[in-house]
Amino acid sequence: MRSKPSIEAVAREAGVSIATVSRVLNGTKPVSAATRERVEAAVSALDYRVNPFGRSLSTGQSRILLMLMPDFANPYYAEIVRGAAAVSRQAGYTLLPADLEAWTGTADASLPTLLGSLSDGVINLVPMSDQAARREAANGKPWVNCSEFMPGSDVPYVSIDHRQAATDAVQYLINKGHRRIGFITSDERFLYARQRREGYDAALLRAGLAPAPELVCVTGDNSYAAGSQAAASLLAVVDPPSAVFAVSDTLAIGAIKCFSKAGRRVPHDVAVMGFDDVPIADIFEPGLTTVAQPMVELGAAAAEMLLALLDGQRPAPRILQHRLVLRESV
Amino acid sequence: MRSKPSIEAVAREAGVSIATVSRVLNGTKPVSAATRERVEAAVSALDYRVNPFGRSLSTGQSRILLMLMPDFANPYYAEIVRGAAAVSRQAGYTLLPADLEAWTGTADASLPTLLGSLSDGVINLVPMSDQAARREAANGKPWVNCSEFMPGSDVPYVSIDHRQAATDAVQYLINKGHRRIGFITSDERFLYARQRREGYDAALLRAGLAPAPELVCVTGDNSYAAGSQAAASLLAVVDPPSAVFAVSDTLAIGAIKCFSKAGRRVPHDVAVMGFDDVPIADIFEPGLTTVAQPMVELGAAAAEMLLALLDGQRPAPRILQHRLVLRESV
DNA sequence: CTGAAAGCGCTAACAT
DNA sequence: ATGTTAGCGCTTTCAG
Repeated sequence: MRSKPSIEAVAREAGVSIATVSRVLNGTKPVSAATRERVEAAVSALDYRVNPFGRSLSTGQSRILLMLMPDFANPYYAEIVRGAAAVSRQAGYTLLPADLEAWTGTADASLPTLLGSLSDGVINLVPMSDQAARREAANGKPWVNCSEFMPGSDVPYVSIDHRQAATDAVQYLINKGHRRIGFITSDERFLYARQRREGYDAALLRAGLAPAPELVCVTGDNSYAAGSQAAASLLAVVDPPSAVFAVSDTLAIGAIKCFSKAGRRVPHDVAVMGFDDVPIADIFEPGLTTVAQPMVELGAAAAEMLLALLDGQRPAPRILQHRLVLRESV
Repeated sequence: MRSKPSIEAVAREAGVSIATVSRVLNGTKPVSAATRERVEAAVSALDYRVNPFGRSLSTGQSRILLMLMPDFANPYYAEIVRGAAAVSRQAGYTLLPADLEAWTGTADASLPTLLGSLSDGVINLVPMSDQAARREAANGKPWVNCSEFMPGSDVPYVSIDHRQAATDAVQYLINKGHRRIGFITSDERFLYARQRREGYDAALLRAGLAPAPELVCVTGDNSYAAGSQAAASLLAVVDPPSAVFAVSDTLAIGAIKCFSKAGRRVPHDVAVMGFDDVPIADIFEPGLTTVAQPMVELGAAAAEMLLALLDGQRPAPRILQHRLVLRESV
């Protein structure tokens, strides 16, 4: 099999000009039924596929949307991708998720750069504290933030109200009678982490509970193992908490695992509240009480907003609703 | 801010020709220190990034590797991506994972087609039974199969020995004294599913156990919910199994959930064996006894083989080792 | 060591 | 309705 046929080969095969081939390929201009058929025959005879590089170089767009994600392994992100992919696709765009996990802390920023310039726009889920990183990643392209937005910036975003959600969660714990409430968080470079901490603090304050620094653990990531370690350290403080609020379900599940191994019954000895409501939250034993984020909707909204941006509009920020889902761990 | 600067703008700014700019960008040919500096200054002054479309159109390659995945949501695949991404990256390639889940059954095959022609090669994890789909996806590009290979084809692959692994798992159950062993599988379009079923059958046969069609459940997917439903149906047969072997950890965990809800203790009343050894397997209660696949290594090997292929070599198929990891569910 | 120029495959005026 | 042609941004001979 010889090398890939170009549009010219198709034109020759069909006995028409390349412009005509382009027209039937894209449906941009009317073409007589007869020629159309000849072209289509040639296309399939040659097994021709348009070369996206040629096309994009010419049109200036790729119809690819990039999604920058902090971590493929967290099921939370998989759901968001699903939502975003569906709306992108139906608008004729392809959503490309890229896991930046391997690239953080690396001097080599070529992935974001390459992909950034490959795409027509980007949906960002990773923390972008400094301006440099932000410009780097967006590369002048339209972009929107999802969950991680920049307060005060003019980049459109969609998120839940992390602060309020955390307050609601902790308030629920307080209403259940808890007074010593631990807090397990992942990485405070993330806005969600900072805002949920604020919500935690606010709920404590409102209830007249003294903040207890020894009860807050910053793990660095959202792995199960990190949750377990945090729980272990909470168990080690002099007056251990009777409840803990974790900023993700994975952390919460890791914590429960640790508590169980240590012989503490959940929720009897210690209550555990998660965040996200990923699929495993409903399956794990005990069922995890958690703050549900509308993950699919977040992804879908992000894609819609990006599409609007590409369309020249100025989409307004959106805050979606969270809700407490009560299961057995609290 | 004006539109993106091209290489020509850089050349003008630096007072050199575009060829020279290209040379310092790529280090292809020697350039005097003085001009190099001028060019570099121009590049950063203009915040220039090379346009990947122009470059790829010219070179005929993109340095992008595509990974075709059946389902982002299954943690199993996340681990494989991790392995493949690491080796791709260090070879100067970017790994792009694409979730085909949304596209299966769709007439629109544009995702695979677009991405296929965007990339220099593909790592395939989805079942490719028919030739058409296979050619479509590869689009004449080098490709390798990972886990899902095509027996008898000349496409390089890396996998474990699914059949043997399943036999080992079931044999272990048999050694534990089980005689009625259920089997929960996902989707028999997958080679892994067919081969693990063969292994299950073989182990039964060798032990002189009669095959019991009422004990095998084909769910269609690997969700927790599917595992639960399958378990429920197993509970409903006249002589329910004392052990069940599921082809994935997610299915196994779903099954355990169902058994627990039905008041059956695992492993006391019914033993459950999973497959994959994803992170949650170690955290779930009870800890899941499972067949561990070297997921990261599978991904890494797949990437290495693809790279070899791109290098003109003919990599030999590889079979990696599985191993039983014993926890509490059996 | 550097520049001029010929493409790479495609789209979109502009003709006809 | 169809063909001609000028780019899109880049790499790479080929000259010098």
